Amino acid sequence: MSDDQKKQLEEFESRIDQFHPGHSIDCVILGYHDRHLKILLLKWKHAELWSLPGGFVYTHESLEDAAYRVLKERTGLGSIFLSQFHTFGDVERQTAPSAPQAVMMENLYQKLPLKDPVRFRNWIQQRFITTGYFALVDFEKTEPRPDFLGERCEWIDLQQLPELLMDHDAIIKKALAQLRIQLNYLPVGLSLLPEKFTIQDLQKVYEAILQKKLDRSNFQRKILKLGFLNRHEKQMTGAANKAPFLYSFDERNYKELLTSGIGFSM
Amino acid sequence: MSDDQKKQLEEFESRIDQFHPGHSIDCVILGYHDRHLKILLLKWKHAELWSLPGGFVYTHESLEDAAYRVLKERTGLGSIFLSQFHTFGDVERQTAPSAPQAVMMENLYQKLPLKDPVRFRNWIQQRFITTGYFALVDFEKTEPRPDFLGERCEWIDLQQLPELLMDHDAIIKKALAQLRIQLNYLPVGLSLLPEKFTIQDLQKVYEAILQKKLDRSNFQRKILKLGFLNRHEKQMTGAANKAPFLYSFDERNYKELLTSGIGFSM
DNA sequence: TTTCAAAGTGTATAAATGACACAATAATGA
DNA sequence: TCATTATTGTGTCATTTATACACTTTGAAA
Repeated sequence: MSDDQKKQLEEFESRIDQFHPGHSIDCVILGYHDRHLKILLLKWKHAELWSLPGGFVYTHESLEDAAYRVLKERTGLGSIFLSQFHTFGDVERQTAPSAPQAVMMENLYQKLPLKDPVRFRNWIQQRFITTGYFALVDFEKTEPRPDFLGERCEWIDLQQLPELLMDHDAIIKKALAQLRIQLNYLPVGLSLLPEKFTIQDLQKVYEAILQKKLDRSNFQRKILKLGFLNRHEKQMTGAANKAPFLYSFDERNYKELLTSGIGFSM
Repeated sequence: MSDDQKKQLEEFESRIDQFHPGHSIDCVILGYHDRHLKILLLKWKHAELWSLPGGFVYTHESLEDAAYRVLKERTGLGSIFLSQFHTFGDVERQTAPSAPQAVMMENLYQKLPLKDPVRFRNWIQQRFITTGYFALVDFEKTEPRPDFLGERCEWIDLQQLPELLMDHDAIIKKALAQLRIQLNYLPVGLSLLPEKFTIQDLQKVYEAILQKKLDRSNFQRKILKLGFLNRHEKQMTGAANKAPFLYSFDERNYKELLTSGIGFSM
């Protein structure tokens, strides 16, 4: 366990009484790299088990602030596109993961250097209602950092998800469904890209989210017509062809659009 | 206080330890009557203060089941269209209602015939994160029934909301915004009407939700083309004109539509 | 100069939208 | 029977949007 993680655990244990009871946050953090949608997952120690980065809500902290905090802790990123999508409150969502999962979790808890194992147990094993947030982040800018339960924090291809803790697969599914809906009335996909990007990059993002091919020229027309992209100098690719233009996101025009309302569909 | 309410309070106090801590449910229950959208609100005792019907979640009960239970308790209705729309978790959402509101609440609590006032206080005055559900119900079929905090439970015109408890006005606003979005991809409005209704009724519902006039003949064409309305005998209105057809909702066709996906916009 | 992908433009078809007009249909009551 | 009335169905026209595809121009590199 790294020093950083020891500190996190210490902080956690010392503030365990300051958490809002029975409520957690789970973040579906999506990034885009290499033409694929990636999700930030946490690999558990001593087990081939992965989970969504999550956390708890302090008594004096709003739900949303808690989500931002978790995001910051896991990715180092500050202000980001973050959107609540659903609250999961089934009774069985954690009491009955698979039997092997229960064993893995048990193992992990036992190996933690805890000051007060009983109090830890009482906290971690209560029933949690969890609120899901999804965040779209610039892959390049993140510095994934595991929490004290994780061995490492990693970007995983959405198409190749490993075994996930509890109901985390269902949470991801719901997040994606919501994302697709939001895409129809908010040009959400932009937050997934670095500051400067090509139209083609953006199209690939849309295709990755919507899971279907889009027509290049129509896509370009539509997006540019919305008018919140600024064109910059070209990028010299070194390839034997015309270099694509770079664009960046014009937040001011975008906010005007938001107030006047967007009708948008692909 | 009625016998019924006394029973409810008794039940509540006896099971106060069985509630999931710090979490509540608030229901935005909408009905349609007299060409207006109505919302079911609870008037508090001894005060001109209204609130959304709400409740708490039992430890052994899912969030959704709790919402259904609250709905059943307030309206007598069983299976209904119910949809989670947001979870509200601001710190200040209840710690600082207006000063007068705090006094009103205090007054009410003191007048309750409680067995264990301290325990009641501890429960009711904690910080709650609340999950909002909206329900669309057939106005005619409901039998509103107040809980032990309410003097009466009543349908109020959405256009003329009274002073509301805490952040309940914001919760209602959010519910309506969500409803408008949902209307674009689910023919949600149907649940607001009695089993048999005229196309005109349905159009009025849409107009009430969307807050704008729709063209009669275009509306009719669109709705009928979707194919989940069954036409019945005419209704004799007693007026000196052709009677309108009655329609009912064909659940089977509707479910087929759901799986194949609906593209729908007004 | 050739080659290649990017970028821009054209455009034909189909579909949906919105705004109206108009005729046919029943129910009532004078 | 006939005038009155609101419902219902249909037509249509202008506009916009979606979808698919073709073709040209551009600019960087070999």
